Formats: sequence, structure tokens, C-alpha cells
Amino acid sequence: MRVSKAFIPTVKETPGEAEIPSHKLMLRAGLMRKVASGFYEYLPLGQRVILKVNQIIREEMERAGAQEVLMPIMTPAELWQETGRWQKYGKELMRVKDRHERDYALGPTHEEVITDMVRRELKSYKQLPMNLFQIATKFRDEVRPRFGVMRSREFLMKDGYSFDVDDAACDKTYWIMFEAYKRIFKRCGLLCSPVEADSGLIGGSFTHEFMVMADSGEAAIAWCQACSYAANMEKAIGVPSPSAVSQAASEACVPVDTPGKYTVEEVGALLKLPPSQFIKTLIFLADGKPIAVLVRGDHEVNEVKVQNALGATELVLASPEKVMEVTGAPVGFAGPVGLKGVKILADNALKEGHDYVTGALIKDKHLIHVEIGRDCAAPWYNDFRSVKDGESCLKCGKPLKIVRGIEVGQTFKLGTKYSKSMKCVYLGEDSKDHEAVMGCYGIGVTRTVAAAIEQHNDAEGILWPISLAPYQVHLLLLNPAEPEVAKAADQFYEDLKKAGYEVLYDDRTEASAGFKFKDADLLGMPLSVRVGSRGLKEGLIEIKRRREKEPAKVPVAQVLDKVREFAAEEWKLCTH
RNA sequence: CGGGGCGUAGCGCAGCGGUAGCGCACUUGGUUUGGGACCAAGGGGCCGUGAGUUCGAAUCUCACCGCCCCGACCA
Repeated sequence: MRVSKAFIPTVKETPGEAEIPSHKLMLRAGLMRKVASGFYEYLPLGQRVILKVNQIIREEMERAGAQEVLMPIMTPAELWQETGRWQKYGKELMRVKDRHERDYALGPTHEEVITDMVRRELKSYKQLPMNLFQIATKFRDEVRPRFGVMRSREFLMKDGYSFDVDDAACDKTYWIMFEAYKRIFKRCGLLCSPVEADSGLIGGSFTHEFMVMADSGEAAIAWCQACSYAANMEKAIGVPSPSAVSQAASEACVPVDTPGKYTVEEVGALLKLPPSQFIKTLIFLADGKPIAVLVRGDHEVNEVKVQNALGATELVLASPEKVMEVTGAPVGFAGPVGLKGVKILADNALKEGHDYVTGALIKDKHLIHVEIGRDCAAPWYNDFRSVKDGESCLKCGKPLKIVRGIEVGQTFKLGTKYSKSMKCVYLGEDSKDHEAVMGCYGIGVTRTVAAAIEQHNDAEGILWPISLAPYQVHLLLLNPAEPEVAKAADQFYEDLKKAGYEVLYDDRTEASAGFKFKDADLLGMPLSVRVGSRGLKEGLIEIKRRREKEPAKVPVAQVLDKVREFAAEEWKLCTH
């Protein structure tokens, strides 16, 4: 494509609305424009990247035995009512009425539609397994769209659904999809890790989120580089640092004055004791009932873990008034000793330690020499805290890092949740009806594009992995006014195309060399070929990799070989 | 939905009671041409919308709309 004829509106200044690198660069490089909050239009360059991601997904899904279908974006309310999600989904489900006042939802995901489709055709176990996917526009009326295409209301998603005869067969399919996902993201040139996660609204028995590591990510992950253990903070388990005191206190537990000191830090400073010798006591309301959660002074309560352990639907921190009512003291002086009438949960890390300090349930007093089990009843121990950065990995003992990640895909084993409520059954070998066992597998296509930029950019612009780059080679004609230079560049354009490369040819006569360099850095094609009078005089052409600072200068006759060599190196980074 | 901020030229911004401005971009002519060139001449605005206050409103007041950020929420 000649730049002189292309629709690639690059922008020098950063639009004010953009916050994170991918959003800024997608606007600046002319990949997309915003139409309204949460809606974007993709310009030619953006669309080319999307098509590349789609193609990789198609190839890997087909390799894994899935078949492509296409479902409507408008879905009838009755299907959602069958599974109860018409009520449960909330405002995110975009509801619309047609001219006959009939209710529909714009599909945010398609479990109901696909289950309906399959149940109408599924008769015998001989038709299973069945694994179907589509790449289609999804609509979710997000509370707060942000970060450009990272969290938009309309977006492109690959969603796949599998149907198997039983649990074991579903597991097998799940792991085939899991492997396919790893291949897809590797081929997209992304550093991506599957993490154990919570299953949320879709429900089901187990699930992985595929996270692209990037500082701007919305989710925190505990990650071990040594053994590649990775888990969502809601699930992650680490080995805590040793307790401050390992021997039981011989003295009896006694109150001390701590006037005006509420926090672990303040009381610790006053008593000259480390935070890890404290028991931090937080009062929560679980479905309205007060509970106390104990963690070590240097740890934080993980509310999702508490909520899941209790099986509660709602967990909120108690108000100061409620704390007063439950503990008999203001916030800051709660403790397990003498605490009556509430269920007490304690984090596992507290089990090992001794001689603790904790609130005395009296204003301005704390207790020292506290022994759990001696001074108060043994609580319900479980994992109730968040992993801390630098803690040891449970699997290999190496330090865990807390990193941020962008969720680009998720795999769920659904079980029979949908096939049961929607009666998606087949006749088994035993001549009886059985519910199909389902899995579902999503990839945010447009989000993957943003994540790729998030992971591959510098101060000048994008650095596309060659597998996603809109064009593999950016050819720059530096001196368009000089006929012999222009002629040479034109020839390279033809030769490179003939050699099978996708070439963006900056043939503009009005743009200066410097302008073209800046545009090339911004657009981020992995390779650029620079044809100028300076080099041409000596018979040399510059070939520059976007990731390298300096170009290679090669004789005219060797340009294609050098391009081939560099391209091969780039492809190695995107090969599974 | 709570808190904060912003709406002025295509983009980035200034102006904050008295004739609507700057930089970039755009058009024309000329000179340039290896890291976002220079000179000259131009075009482009219901100052988000509506109501008020005022002799006079981009500027003050109120309401509404839109957008952005933080939070709650999130396959």
C-alpha cells in the first residue's frame, strides 16, 4: 500500500482522553477513532491487525477441532429467562425492544443461544463431542468504559462452546482448548500466562484467565517466574514470612495503655514490636451477620477468599457504629480475646506465631502476651489473606511477584449448568437421556490488540510483533524529488511485494525524511527499508528493525536477503 | 450510582464582563528535503445546549447534555 493513497491519519499530539499507552497509540497511529463513549471505529490499519488476530485464532481453533459459526447479536429475552440470567445479569445486559414491544438483549456472551442451537439438533451421543466458536461483536453496557478499547461497550470477541458426553470428556476438551489458547497468545507475540481464577457470573467448576503481563493491567496477579505458577489475587496462595515469635508466651496476657493509637503501625511503634507480632481484627457483615476476621499485623484480609469460604453472597466491612456494637470499643481496639457472639475466622499464618499483641475490646487499650487457644478459643483457620510481593512460592519456594495483567481470554468448564436449565440432552448408549457437559472459552480480540501494544511500545510508538503488524515491511522513500532514488524505491516496492511481504510504501512527495522516520516509529512495523540518496550513492540501503536503534546498511543486491533474515528472526518470537 | 475535573477552530490549549486568540494541522505561492523544515498570503467558530442576570455574557447564575479520572461493579 502506498502511503500517498492510504487512509492512515497519524497524529502528533496525544488526544486528552487517552490515559494508557495502548489507547494513546491506537489513536495517534490512526488505528481507530472514538464514535461515542465505549464505541470505536477501526480504520484500515486497525482492521488489518484485527484480521491478523482473527486468522491466528481461526487456525488454532480449527487445529483443536472446533468449527466456526455465526450467531445474531440480538437475542430473544425468552432464552435469557430460561436460565434466569434475564434477572441476574443486571444492567450490563443491554435490553432493547423491537417495534412489536418484544424484549431482546444484545448478546454479551452466547451460552443461551448456542445451547438452544445445539439442543435442537442434538439427538445421539454419536454427535458428540461438538466444539463450536464464532468471532463476533459483543455488547456489554459497561458501568464505566475506560482505557479505550481495553474496556469498551462494544467489542470483538471469539467465543467458543464445547459439548461433551460426560465430565471426563469435557475435561479432555478443556485442556485441548487450554493448549490452543497458549498457542494463540504465543503466536500473537504476547507474554501471557494462564492463571487460576474465580468463575463469576458464568459459573462452573473451574476456570483459567489468560493474562498478558502489563503495568496498566486492571487485575493483580501473583506470579512465580521460576516455576510459572500464576494465580489471580483472589486465589493466590503464598508462604508467609516466619512469625515474629516462635515460642509460647510464659507470661499471662495483660492489657497495656495505648492512648489514641489505632493502627498496627502506631501501636507497634509505641510498644517497639514488629507488625508481624500483631493480630489484626476486622469486623465484617456477611449477608448482614457480623463476623470477625483475624490476620497477622503485616497481612491484608482478602475479602473474596472470606466470602467464598463462607458461601456468602455479600461481604462488607462493618461501619464504625456496628464495630462499636459488636466489640464494645471504637475501631482500632478489636481483638479475639473475650469477643462474644460472632463467628471468628483466622488466617493460617497466625497458627505458627505466639506472644501476640491485639486490641483489648476497650478504648485505648491493647493486650500483650496473647496466646491463641489459651486466651481465646481456637478460631476457624483457613487461607483468608492476600499474598504479598516477595513471599515464597508455594510450589517451588522462589519469590513470588505481584504483577499486573490484562485479561485477554478465559476458559471455563461449565458442566451442566446450561444444558440442565435448557434441556440440552442427548440419547446415550444406555438409551437414556443425558445432559451434555459444556465448556466455554472466550478471547477478547480487540482487547488482545490493545494488550499487544501495551506490552510492545516505547516513547516513539508501537513495536508490533510481526504476526500482528498491519504490514511487515515499511518502505521509506527519503528523497522523492530525486528520480533515481524514487525509481530505486519503486523497484524495492515491487520486489518486496513479489517476495511475499506486506509492504507499506511511504512514497509521499510532500513529507520530509524526518517526518517519515517519525511516522515509521509511531506505526511500528517490525522492519523498515530506507531508500535515500545518501546511501544510494554508495550503493547501500538501510534496513532497520524497529526494536534496534541502528540500521544495517547493505548493498542493493542483498536487500531481499537481509529482509528475509530479519523477518525470520521476528517470526521466531511469535512461534509456538 | 457516589466523589473530582473538563467542554472555546480538525487536534492541543489560552482568554474568565467590553469586537474570538495561540501552536500544530489545512489551502495557495515560493524556498527547502536523513529525525515531525522555512517565508509569505489565506480559509475555518451558534465559545456543548437551554434559560436567566446585565446596557453588554465565551466570561456570572441555574438546569440539562456530553466527555475524562477515582471508587463501587465486571464473561
